[in-house]
Amino acid sequence: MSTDDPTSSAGIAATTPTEARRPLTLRDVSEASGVSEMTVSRVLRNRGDVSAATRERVLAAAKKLGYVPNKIAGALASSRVNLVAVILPSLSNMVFPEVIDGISNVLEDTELQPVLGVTHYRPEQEEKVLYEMLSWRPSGVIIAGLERSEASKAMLRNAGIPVVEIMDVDGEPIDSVVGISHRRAGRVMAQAIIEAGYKRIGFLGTKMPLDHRAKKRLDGFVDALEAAGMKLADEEYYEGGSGFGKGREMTKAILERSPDLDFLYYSNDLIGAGGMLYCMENGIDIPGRVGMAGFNNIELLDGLPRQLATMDSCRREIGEAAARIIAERAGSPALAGGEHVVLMPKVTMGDTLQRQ
Amino acid sequence: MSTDDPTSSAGIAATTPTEARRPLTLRDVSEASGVSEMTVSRVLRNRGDVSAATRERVLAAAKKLGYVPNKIAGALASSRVNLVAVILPSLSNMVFPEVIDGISNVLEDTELQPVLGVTHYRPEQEEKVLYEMLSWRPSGVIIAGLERSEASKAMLRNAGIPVVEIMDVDGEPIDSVVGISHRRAGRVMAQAIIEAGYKRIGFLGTKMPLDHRAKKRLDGFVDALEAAGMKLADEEYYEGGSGFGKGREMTKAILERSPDLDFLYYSNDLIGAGGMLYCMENGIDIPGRVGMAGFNNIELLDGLPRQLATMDSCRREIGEAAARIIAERAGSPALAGGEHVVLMPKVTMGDTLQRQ
DNA sequence: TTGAAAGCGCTAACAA
DNA sequence: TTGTTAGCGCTTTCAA
Repeated sequence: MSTDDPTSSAGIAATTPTEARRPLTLRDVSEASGVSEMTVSRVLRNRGDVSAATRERVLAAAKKLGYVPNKIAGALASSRVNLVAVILPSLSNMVFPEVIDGISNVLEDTELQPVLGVTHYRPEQEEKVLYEMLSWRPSGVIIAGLERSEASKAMLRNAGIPVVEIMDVDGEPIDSVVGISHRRAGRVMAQAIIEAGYKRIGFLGTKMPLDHRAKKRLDGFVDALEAAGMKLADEEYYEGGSGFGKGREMTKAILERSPDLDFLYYSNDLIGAGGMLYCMENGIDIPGRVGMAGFNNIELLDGLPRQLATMDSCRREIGEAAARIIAERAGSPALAGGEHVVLMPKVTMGDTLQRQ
Repeated sequence: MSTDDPTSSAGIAATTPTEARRPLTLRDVSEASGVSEMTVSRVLRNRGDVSAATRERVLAAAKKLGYVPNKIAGALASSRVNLVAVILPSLSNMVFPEVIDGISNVLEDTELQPVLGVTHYRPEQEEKVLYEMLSWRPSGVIIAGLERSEASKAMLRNAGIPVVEIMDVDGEPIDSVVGISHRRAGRVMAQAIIEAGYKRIGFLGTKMPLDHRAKKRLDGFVDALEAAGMKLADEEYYEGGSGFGKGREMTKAILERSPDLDFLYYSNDLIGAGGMLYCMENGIDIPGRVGMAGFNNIELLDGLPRQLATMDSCRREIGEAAARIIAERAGSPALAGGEHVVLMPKVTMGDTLQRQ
């Protein structure tokens, strides 16, 4: 916060919260300081040359009154809005909060501010949120995934602002894209599993048909199995939120149905952790009797009895890279778009993916 | 989404993303439909009487052009902004995402939209975020905690909009408040532990001096112990993010230092889970040799080898109640404020808080 | 270094 | 049912 920021120290008027007063305007500060509105505006924005004396007077008056500028009016007049729309499918699975952290970290050093919208993996909801956010004329959009309705695509193309699609790179981006290939993630994991000598592999994942990235991982996984003349030995799907309990139930179910499985590939670390706990409790040796792997590399889970094999989804890096692209282009709108950033995480073998 | 929403179906112009075009205005739609700007405005907002024929023409034109209204101008003209500022300390610990979910659930049925700001538990950051958000003149503020800088308090008081402070009720709210008493939470948990017959109780928690709620829980806990003529037998503090690994390390440390402890009170479920895993691996019987309890009632953890004793922090309910207060008052600004909603969660005994 | 005038894109209020 | 006028609070542009 700059030292000119009227909030930076105490002394703001502690007006009693009587009936809703008219919000203060530049004019009020102008009158209180005996300086034109224009000059007050200049002081408050650190723009143009203002004498030190005037500056002091204005700042004092603003702070005394407790003036908070009206960005709505400012944005309308300047047609500049320092907001970046961030549109994500969910906050509940520990992956997107980290993306947001990455974004905030980068934007904190700029004038830009992230504004969050959540779609719950529903295209109609995405359309609605997008429409809502674009109507505030943000300086850029960061949005998860590449699959969306035609209407959403059209809005993004027509918005005339930088758009960064994140998480996934398997598809046609509208403008810029930052992420990993989920097909590759599935493929590479399958290869590591095959190489370790596992033969009868089961998959446990979400039923959610709208989680395109989970689907792509599975597709890549199956492709790699087929390339090695193998196929999935069994599958188990769930609905609703991920958690240890889900992982347990599913693991129990699949192992009872297919006791000869020697590897379990989970669509995320959380259900993988549940499966690990189930196996350990039931004396099923990991990774000897069954190996297992998840996806995401959730830090919170460091400290499970075994370290789960996984692959990093590069959440923070993705957020940071996306924010950097927006920040650069917001600074000089002339810049061409279409940046493609493809991250290449490796398999973390952990303790659960190795033939003993 | 109403059927009048111009985004609701395909057919939006898929203009090629040439150089940044001038964003469309009401005037463009007015010209394209041969109807006055004012009437176009009325159609798009479903306000006032408009003939079905005109309505059709306008909607068709808007959709064909791909018009997205400019809320900035709308807000300035109407001095109504359908935004609710939601200011939270963090997204990384699984508690606040659920609060946000609760808020969104309720606001989805209204015109209001949540806008998120994150403070990382830093008062200066809170001040900055608050200033930034208030400068958009939102319809209300939902903000975590009761402790904040004088400047922040002054801004909230002077904003002239409903303010709901959430999570905690131990203190003086500015306007409305929704939460639980963290003092009571600590006290009630201590009483349950004492009643179960545990005598030598250790505390494991965050060092973070700015997490007032964690501090209050500990205070209440210690108070209840003292009332029973007891005191904390040992304490262990950590810094940085919570995770199983932290819980393990701390548990190891405190039990090696004080092997005679018979109960471990963790400041949250995540480190509690880590402690549980540590004890089970090291043949420390739970709850016979040591009992344990956490805080928050994190759903994800259902499926641990033992169900951890805990107390619900009512995250979703708090979000919902807060949003409801804002929604009501935004609807009829004349309504008085100062609602106090105090939730009273009970101890969940689980498997880790009972003398065998 | 400061000020005055015009207008950003929309909506409230009123008129037709 | 539709249109006209004025102006929301600020910034841009130009003049002093």
